[in-house]
Amino acid sequence: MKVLTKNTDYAIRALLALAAKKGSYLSAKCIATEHDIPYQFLRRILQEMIRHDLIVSKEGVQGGFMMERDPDTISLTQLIEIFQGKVQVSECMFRKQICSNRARCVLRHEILRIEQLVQSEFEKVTIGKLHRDLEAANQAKPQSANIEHAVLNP
Amino acid sequence: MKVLTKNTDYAIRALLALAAKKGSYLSAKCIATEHDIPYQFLRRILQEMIRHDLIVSKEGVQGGFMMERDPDTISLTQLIEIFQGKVQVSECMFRKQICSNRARCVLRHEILRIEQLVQSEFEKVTIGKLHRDLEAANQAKPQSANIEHAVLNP
DNA sequence: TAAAACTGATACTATATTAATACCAGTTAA
DNA sequence: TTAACTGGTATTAATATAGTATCAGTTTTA
Repeated sequence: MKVLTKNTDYAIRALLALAAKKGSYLSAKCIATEHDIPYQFLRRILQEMIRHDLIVSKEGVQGGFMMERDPDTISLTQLIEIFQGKVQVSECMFRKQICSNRARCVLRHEILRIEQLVQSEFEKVTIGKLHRDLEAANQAKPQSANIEHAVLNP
Repeated sequence: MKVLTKNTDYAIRALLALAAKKGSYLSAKCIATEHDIPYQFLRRILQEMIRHDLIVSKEGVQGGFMMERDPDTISLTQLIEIFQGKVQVSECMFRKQICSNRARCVLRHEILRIEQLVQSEFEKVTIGKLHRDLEAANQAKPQSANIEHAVLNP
């Protein structure tokens, strides 16, 4: 059971990169090479994020992508929803022809409860929070510059 | 993002059926037809559950499957782990060659926290609990006999 | 003692999702 | 005007999920 697919994973990395350079444009190529993300794959992810108004872009030389929004308004919930779809329990068990009164199903009831818990937890994890945590980790070991080496190999 | 796959879904239904007839053998065919689960698919699921000692079986005529264990010792966590694998955040982001010190990764840290929360919640949802909830629902509307019609269409 | 009702085991096919690649058109700065 | 960019989209590859088929062996029962 995978919580985050690569789509979401790469999206988070890219957003953290953009959060780190807030106010200036970063090209897809640059993000891809620095964070070891397949270039064309990343580009689709970036365009998807533009469509959802998470980032903006500028075409042409010196163009790229930029984060205009407050990174605290971008949560894991949103990213997961964009790249993995809304969290759903099981289509099968509650399919309409069997279950006309969905609310009463005992299992569904339990899972919805957990689902809401998870949602609210993911909601708390924003790009802003992750970015600050990253900064703090980098403070501790300032010789490392990029995300992987600063944080993942402190 | 699907929380339960059909494997897990069918496994839960089958276990609830077995819990309802505890002490006697129920054939795969019977469970399949009563709960609208593809027969051969169900059989594989039942065998998987035998391998994990969740149920026992008896071969031959009048054979079938039986629940010997206390249904309160079978949790959603276990079932999800068997049929969907251990809950994992993202292989990619934390792959070893990049991240030798996994514990320090900021995102991983957040997600592990949520993961543990989810695990503990799923742990609370046992077949025993679901079964009792089912019984209670059936008490309210005793004319319905099977799981779907008793609970899903009360 | 043979047929019918079962499970054990495994191979196979179909479908959906995820991951990744390739290409072409258009934009912008130097 | 060309090189460095994004926009958009088509295509392929890999993997996971879902479902089917088959054959061998066991047990009850008539």
